[in-house]
Amino acid sequence: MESPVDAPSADARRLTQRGKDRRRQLMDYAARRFAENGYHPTSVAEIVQGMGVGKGVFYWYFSSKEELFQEILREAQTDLRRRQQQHVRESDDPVTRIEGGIRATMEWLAEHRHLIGLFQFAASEDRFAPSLRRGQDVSVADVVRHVKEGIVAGRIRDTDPLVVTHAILGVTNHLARVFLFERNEPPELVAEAAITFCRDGILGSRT
Amino acid sequence: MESPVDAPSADARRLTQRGKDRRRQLMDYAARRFAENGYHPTSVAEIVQGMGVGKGVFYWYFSSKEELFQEILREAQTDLRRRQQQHVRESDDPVTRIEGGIRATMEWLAEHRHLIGLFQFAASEDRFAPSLRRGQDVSVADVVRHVKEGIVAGRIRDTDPLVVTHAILGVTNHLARVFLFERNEPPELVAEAAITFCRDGILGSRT
Amino acid sequence: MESPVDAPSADARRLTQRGKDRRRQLMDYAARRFAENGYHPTSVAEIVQGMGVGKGVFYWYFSSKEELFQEILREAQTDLRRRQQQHVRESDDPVTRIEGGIRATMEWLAEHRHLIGLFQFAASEDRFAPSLRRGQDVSVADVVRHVKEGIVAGRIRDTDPLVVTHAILGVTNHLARVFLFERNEPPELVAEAAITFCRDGILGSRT
Amino acid sequence: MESPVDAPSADARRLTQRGKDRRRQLMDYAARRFAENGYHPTSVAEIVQGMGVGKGVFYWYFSSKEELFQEILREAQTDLRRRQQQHVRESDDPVTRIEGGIRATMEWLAEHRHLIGLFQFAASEDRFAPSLRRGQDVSVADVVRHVKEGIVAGRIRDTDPLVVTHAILGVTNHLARVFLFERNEPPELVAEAAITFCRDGILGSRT
DNA sequence: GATGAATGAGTCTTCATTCAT
DNA sequence: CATGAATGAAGACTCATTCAT
Repeated sequence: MESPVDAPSADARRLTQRGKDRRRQLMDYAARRFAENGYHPTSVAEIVQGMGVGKGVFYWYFSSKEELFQEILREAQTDLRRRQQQHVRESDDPVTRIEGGIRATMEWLAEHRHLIGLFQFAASEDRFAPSLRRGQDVSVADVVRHVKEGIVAGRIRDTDPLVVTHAILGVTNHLARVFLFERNEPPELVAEAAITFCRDGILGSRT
Repeated sequence: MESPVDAPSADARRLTQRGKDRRRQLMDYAARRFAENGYHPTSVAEIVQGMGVGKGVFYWYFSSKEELFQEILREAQTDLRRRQQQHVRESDDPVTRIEGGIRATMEWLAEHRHLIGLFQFAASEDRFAPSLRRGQDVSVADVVRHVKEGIVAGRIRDTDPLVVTHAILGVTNHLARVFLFERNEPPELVAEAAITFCRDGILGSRT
Repeated sequence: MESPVDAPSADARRLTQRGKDRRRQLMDYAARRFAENGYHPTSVAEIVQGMGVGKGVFYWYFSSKEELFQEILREAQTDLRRRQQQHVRESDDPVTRIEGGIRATMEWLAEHRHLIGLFQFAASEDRFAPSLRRGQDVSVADVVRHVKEGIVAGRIRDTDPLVVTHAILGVTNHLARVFLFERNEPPELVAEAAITFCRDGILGSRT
Repeated sequence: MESPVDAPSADARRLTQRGKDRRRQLMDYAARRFAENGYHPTSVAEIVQGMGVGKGVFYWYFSSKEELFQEILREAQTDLRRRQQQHVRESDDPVTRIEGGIRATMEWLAEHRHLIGLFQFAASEDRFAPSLRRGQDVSVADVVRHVKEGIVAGRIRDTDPLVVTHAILGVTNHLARVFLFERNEPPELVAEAAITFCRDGILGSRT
């Protein structure tokens, strides 16, 4: 006779392949519902019913609705970062690297349009903002490094690198929101527009 | 035979001065709570308790929590726009006008820091996004006009004015979020940073 | 300096002519709303707004919503009874008197169609049923008297007078409900139909 | 891309046996409370407390208090109709069939005394009246058919069959209300009284 | 007398979470 | 592992009634 064993908590469970797939499906489906409906207005019941499974399944894979959302966030950020690094590694001109980052970001956002709104929401609620920020800080640090290098190399105007970095992020994210999400324009064009603006501003006249 | 008369709904009631004051207090207090806690996590009960009034008061002045939020949004946008127009009217160089707009925006956001998060949230939920956009479209149209003029006057690089406009907004809002809201820097400095970036990009080298 | 005097309670107030009119208007209007909407779904706010007066007016004339309803009921019953007695007094054949009662009832119900539903509702709620019954018992007693006389006089089949009385009431009220209220037929016709049925049943074959 | 799936609303859920039992218990208990207290004065909280279950249970089985009431109404009418048809099938004399219907109705009402008041109430509120009427129209149509046959066969006086039908219903329901519900008399006697009255009226003298 | 404003207990309903089977 | 059922705190909102002006 086996002695009773504490069930492993949802977040520290060793999963079979099938389990991993289920978990993934849940995350994808939930992310989409959250994006369409909002986090709060989307109930756990809605999610599990939409997937045609019982509530038990949900709580087998996630210990709470909040944890699920955090997971979605974390994974999205990790994935975005991976993409950025792939694009960036390729050159050693810092400005080119920054441009690569913008292109990578735009590409990824185009493929995960629905997550844009999720980031927006996450930033607006105290519960999620910190972990969102932690993720973003990593990307920011990356870009800041490129900018600093660029300044040293005389390729970039000598200003506060953090400001420049955030300006670049602001342009990229906002153009993504408007032109990818709302107007469905092709990511390459939007990326080029962002790059041009960041490079030259509105006055710029270099060929 | 008398026909039944529609009860004046909460949003169409004639208010005494005292009534107007109460309404304003409610909006201000609620806006702050929403900003701190998030819209959904903040309950009506919390709001009225925080103000030390009964629950009925809330529904005397607003027909629903949602309506209150929309009202807050609408007023904020109206107010922001008013400020932008004051600053902008002063010059007839389009670039100067744009710079004025950035300064005005930054100033206003500095005074209403807490509303930044509300805008973020509103954009993330289908229920609020449309009315948010309607308001923003007005400001966008303003800036687009300046940009077009600037292009005609040869003061601004010849690119899609809508793209340029949104790039400017992206820079302004994002820098506001990071440097005003998170780091409490003085709005004038942030405004100048935004202006410089928008003018010259990262390469720009004009004295 | 006058010494403070207890305000007379709403139900024991001496009213000026204007006051009486107001009170009457309120009762009429409320009766109609109750009839259309139901007692519970009709709020005091709705009533006073429909009449274009403040809430204070309502509570000046009635001490509660319930009291208002009881008043409406009481008055209706009194009025109906008055009408019945007028019609009935005229003959000394008991059967003719009963017929007169049916005609009177039908006439009155035709003029106060909306109250039919109110009686229905009142009967269905413990709070109102007793006073409704008290009123009805008076009418029942009247009819029972005629029936007994009729039996004694050999004009009416010898059965339990109470049963006969309630059967007559059942026919009258139900036909009123269906043919007056729902189908708007002329009260005289409906009255004759009720009378014929009550006189002869379904088999009856007298000329 | 998966499309969101409608959650099975409470009224369209597949239930286990246990579930069906609970649902039935809720309906029975609620019907009794509604009958005693009135629909509006009986709160959902009261119902679930009375049954010793959590509030969620209620909304697991019914999507709203209103739906529950409609359900009670519908079931009662269906059940009553079934009983009427059983009694009626047995003869081919139309008058006998009508008598059978009256007996069946009286029997059923005796067993479900408390529902009499619910029917009353339902008829008095716009929200419920239509579905009540739909049910009643079916029974009315049944009786009308018998009456028409009876007229053709010379067994029933030649009058508007609809009037006769409603007169019969009026007698039956009203006597039920008074003698079953208020005075607890045996249904057979009340049925016979109703039948006699409907057959002969008050004058009738046939053996 | 009358009004707009205020009260707060009470209503229906939702939903994250847990449990029995 | 999975499901249907259950929980109950909490939420938005209503409304009879009262009060300050």
